[in-house]
Amino acid sequence: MAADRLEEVCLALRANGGRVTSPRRAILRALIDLSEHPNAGQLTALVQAHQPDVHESTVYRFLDELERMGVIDHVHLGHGAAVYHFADETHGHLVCELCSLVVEVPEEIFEELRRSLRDVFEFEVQSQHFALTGRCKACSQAKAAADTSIRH
Amino acid sequence: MAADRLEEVCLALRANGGRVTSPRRAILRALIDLSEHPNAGQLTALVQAHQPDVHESTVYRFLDELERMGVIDHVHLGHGAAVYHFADETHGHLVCELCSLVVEVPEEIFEELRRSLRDVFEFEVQSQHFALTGRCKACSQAKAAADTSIRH
DNA sequence: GTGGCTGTTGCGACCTCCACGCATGTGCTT
DNA sequence: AAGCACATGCGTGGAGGTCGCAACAGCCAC
Repeated sequence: MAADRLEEVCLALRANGGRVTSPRRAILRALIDLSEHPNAGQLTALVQAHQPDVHESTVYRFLDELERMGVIDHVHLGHGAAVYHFADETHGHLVCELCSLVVEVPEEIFEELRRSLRDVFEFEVQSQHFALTGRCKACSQAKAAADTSIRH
Repeated sequence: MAADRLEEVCLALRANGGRVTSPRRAILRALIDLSEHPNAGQLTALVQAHQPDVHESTVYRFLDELERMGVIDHVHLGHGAAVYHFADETHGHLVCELCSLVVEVPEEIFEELRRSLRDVFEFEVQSQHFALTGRCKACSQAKAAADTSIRH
C-alpha cells in the first residue's frame, strides 16, 4: 500500500506535466516511510542518507509542489520548522508548550467551534494549519504541584 | 489612561530591578499608541522615526522582557513575524488565508472546545498563541463564485 | 532507439526573523 | 556625586526558507 501511494503520486505528477525523478522518488519514499510528521530538514537528512547529492532546496521545492497538488499539507507545530503530512490524514494538533508533546485530534472536535465562528463572525475556519498550544496532562499536573509547593 | 499604562509598566519595571530608559519609554509609547497589533519591525520603525539610534535588537530584548513580566503576549498570525499585544486584552485571532484580514474573537468562544479537549485528551489549551486560518466572508463568497464560474 | 523540448536539479546567494556576546553607556541607589 | 548593575548599539550568526542560473535528465514524438 505504501508502494501504491508512491506510484499514485507519480502518476498524478506526470498527469500534471511534471516528471518523476530519482530525488522525487526518494523524498516521497521518506514521506511515506516516516510515521512522525517530519520537517524539511529531517526529510532532507533521510533522503541524503541514500542519495547524498539531493539538495535541501530540491526538497523544499518538491514539498511546495506536492502541496500545490493537494497531496500533502504543512502544519506549524510551534516556533520551529513546519512539518508535513499527507492531506488525506487531516487532523488537528495540540502541542504541549512545556514538553513539546504532540497530540493528534480528529477534525470533528472542532465542529462546534467552526459553526460558532461561521455564525457569529462569518468566518470559515479552513484547516488546522497551526497547532493549538497548551499543556499535556503530565505537564499540567507537574506545574500545579510546583505552584502549590511554592505557596508553602 | 494611555499615560497611566505607561507609568504603570515603568513602575513594574523598577520594582523588578529593571530600569526605565528612553528607548524603553519610546517602545512602550509605540505599543500603546498603535491600535493594530504591531510586529517587532513595525515597532522599531515607529520608534526610530523619533529616535533613530534605537536598535532593533533593543526592541526585541525589551519585548522579551515585557513578555516575561506578563505585560504583553506575542501571537503568530501567519507565516511572518510575530505580533505583540497587551496581555490583558486576551483574545483569539482568525486570519484570512487569502486577504490576510485579522478578526479578533473573544476567548469565550473557545470554551466548548477547551472543555472537550480537556475531557477527551486531558489537554489544557492555554492560549490562542497561534491564529486560526480560514476565509473571511468576502473571500469565501469570491472563492465560491469563482469555483462556480469555472464549472460552466 | 534517439533527439530535443522543457521541467528539474545542485549550487550558491540571499532574505527575514530573531538571538547573543561584547564593550560602552546610563539609570538608580546610597 | 559616585559606582554598580542593568541596558544599549553594534556586529555576528543561525534557523528556516526562497530564488536565479546553468547544467542535467525525463518524457514524448518520431
